[in-house]
Amino acid sequence: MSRSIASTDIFQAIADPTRRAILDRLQHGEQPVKHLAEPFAMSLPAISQHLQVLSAAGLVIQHRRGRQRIYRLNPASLKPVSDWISQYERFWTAKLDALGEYMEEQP
Amino acid sequence: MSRSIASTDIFQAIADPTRRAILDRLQHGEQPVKHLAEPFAMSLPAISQHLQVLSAAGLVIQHRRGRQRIYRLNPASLKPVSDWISQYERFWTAKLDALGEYMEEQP
DNA sequence: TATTTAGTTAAGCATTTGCTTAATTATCAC
DNA sequence: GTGATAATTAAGCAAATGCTTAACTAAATA
Repeated sequence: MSRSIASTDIFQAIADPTRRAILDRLQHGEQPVKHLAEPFAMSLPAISQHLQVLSAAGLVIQHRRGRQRIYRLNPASLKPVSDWISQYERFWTAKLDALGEYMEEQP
Repeated sequence: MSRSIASTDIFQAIADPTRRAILDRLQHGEQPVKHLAEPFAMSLPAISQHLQVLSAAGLVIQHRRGRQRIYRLNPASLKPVSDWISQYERFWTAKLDALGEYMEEQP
């Protein structure tokens, strides 16, 4: 990932389990890289690269405090994923609406 | 993708835009491969491989009708994604709850 | 039976991905 | 200034990914 980070693709960004875990950690508040990296069995550059992917996708926001880089969740950027998935929620929530029945009746 | 399909990873499966588009198409009901493949500017084997990834992740279910392979949405399998993303929905929906405020107050 | 149609499997290839180690930048503490 | 700390950038590598074309299997049709 020393390549041009351009993807900015949210779905791609959350496809990686480490990156999802980073986002999950950030739910408890902003954190510097070192602290964020703590639970992961990989090098700091690896985490740094994951954070760059998350940044490019707009999922996290960064600011500096001294020599630390503080990363913070940018939760609104997950909305496209939420919107996409909510299209499908009706299939398991409202099983009795018209479309639910339509899908149910298929063999 | 002539490799061992074992990932079964839902997030990985929906990371690809073509595969999401396939799922979107399947919302309107089950369809044979050829019809599913229609709007995509790629070969039939490519679509077949995407369908295998979706199958491995449990996102689609398949049955045969004559020489056709009918693919159908298995929407419940998307629930883990829905559950994961719903953790974050509070950040943009209920901005006034305790955690919302906590995040808001961060610089 | 021969041919067409629907789809998969196989093999190969270029690109992307996720990691590594080494080097570099920047800030803090002494 | 010197050294330690925080983090990034750079370079490289193995594996995974998304596609392709060619070959194959199976079912429908003439």
